[in-house]
Amino acid sequence: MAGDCKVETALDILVGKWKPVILYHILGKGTLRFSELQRLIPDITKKMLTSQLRELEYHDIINRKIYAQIPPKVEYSLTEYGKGLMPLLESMHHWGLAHIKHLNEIYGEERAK
Amino acid sequence: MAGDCKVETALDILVGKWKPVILYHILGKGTLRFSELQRLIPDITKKMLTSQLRELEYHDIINRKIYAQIPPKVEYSLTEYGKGLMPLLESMHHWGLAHIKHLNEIYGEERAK
DNA sequence: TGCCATAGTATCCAAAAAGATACCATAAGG
DNA sequence: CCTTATGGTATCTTTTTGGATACTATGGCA
Repeated sequence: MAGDCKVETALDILVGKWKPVILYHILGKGTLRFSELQRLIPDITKKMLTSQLRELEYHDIINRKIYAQIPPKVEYSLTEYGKGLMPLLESMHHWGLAHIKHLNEIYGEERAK
Repeated sequence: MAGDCKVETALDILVGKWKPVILYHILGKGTLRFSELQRLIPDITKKMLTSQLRELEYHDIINRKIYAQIPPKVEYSLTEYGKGLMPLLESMHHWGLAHIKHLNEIYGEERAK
């Protein structure tokens, strides 16, 4: 049965409109503060950033390090386990790129998506 | 910038809550009629099934073959291009399976998800 | 004394996605 | 005639997501 299909489990971790971008930035820089993420992703609200980070944290993809300072400082970085997700993200990225080309071949450049 | 990130392009094709299951069944049987899909996925409504199939068709993942009969007969199957998505789906499935185990190790069996 | 910065919450609201339900055309079979 | 089967559409409502805005605590600095 379809209950065996765990594609959605992987999907859950990536779905949320901001998670890929967040991971992209954390991956690129290694470690990022909350405010740095906000600056890198200007259109995201604090609420969204917080909720997406918390979900990724729950799934052990990123970890959250709080410095007991004022003003507060919180750093986010990939966990060791989270790094294991990267090959999958890359595969998805590559497939996505190729797919955009494919759509252009079918429908022509004018109607991307 | 994050505009280079095409993970979401891949995601778009799988997101929709029913698409993975639909692909799973089409992949398993090769070819399926609309009504067969309905029976295999009892909780889906016709509206959802139709819209998901149309999106997959737009992306050239499945094709739709209409038989000029009454009552109507329409068959869905993977396109050659669509078969190229399968390795990615399998990677996601495997990662998803492993991730469920991982969550169990972290949080214990009692709180799956 | 007042203002700034950080990393959030809390509330409320709008938009998007999904679900429920009803309807349609047509031919075969009884 | 009436019913059944198929592969949908059309409409309306509910649920889920996401966005806007305001607010908070605290220490440093002028």
